[in-house]
Amino acid sequence: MTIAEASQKYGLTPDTLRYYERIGLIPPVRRTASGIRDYDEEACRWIELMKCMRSAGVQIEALTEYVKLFQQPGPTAEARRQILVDQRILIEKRIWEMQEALNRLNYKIERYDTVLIPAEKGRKG
Amino acid sequence: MTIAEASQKYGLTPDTLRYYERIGLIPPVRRTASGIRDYDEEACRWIELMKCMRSAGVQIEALTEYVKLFQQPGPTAEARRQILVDQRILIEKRIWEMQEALNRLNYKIERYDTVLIPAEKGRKG
DNA sequence: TCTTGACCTGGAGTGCACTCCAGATGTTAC
DNA sequence: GTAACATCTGGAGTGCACTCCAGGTCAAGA
Repeated sequence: MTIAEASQKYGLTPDTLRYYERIGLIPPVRRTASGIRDYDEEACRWIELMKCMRSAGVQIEALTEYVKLFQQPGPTAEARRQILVDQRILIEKRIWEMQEALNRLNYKIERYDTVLIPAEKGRKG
Repeated sequence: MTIAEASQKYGLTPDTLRYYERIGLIPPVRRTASGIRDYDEEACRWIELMKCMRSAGVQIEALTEYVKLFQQPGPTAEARRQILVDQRILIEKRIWEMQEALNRLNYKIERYDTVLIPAEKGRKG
């Protein structure tokens, strides 16, 4: 799969895919003899994972650390698990913050519908 | 209330509070005769609202637009409501994305606990 | 073979949201 | 009154995550 195809498949630009590889957010992608990237199934799984994590706001640094551990020899499973656990805590916190904001928006919108907008309309009629 | 006190109360630095006022994220704060900010209850409500929205990732541009409408003469309730509704959609989307990532993390952590870490430990014992 | 378009690299540029700073002015405790 | 500290302004600097670009290589159709 070429970079254009992978780009299409995941809705990330080729520049972003190259950037992700350059900084180690995904492991090095296999190349053709002439140096052109060829995304295989494993590369695609990495892209998809990182797209998911990034869209949830997980910092690039945590993710590159995770990938780095994967590429290291020796036992790193516990360290990798710890990264996931740390990020889970952060995501739970952010979900909670967004839920707070959502409740507040719902409350405000309700007030616009029942009080503020009727009041404004009433001023003229 | 001085800027130091407001800063303390909401966990935002004085620089951030001044920045928020400068860009119109909160309306101009009342000043003492000598020009020093004096945060009253209404100013505090704005700070708290904006802290909540910003922590949920709402863009500054949307929030300044909302404040701008508030300061305009004439009926703006419907326009303000529309901003809130637009932001609600974005927040719901992000909550959903984060929930996806959370599910994925939970699944992965479970796999580390039941498979990957035991396997690594087993290699030596 | 030639041309056209996709791909490559390294590095510079961008946008957002702060964050810091210099130099000036105000305030408070002694 | 004065030392020490808080606050003010406008503007520059920072960090993150891309995004764009120049200048070159590669590949596929006419």
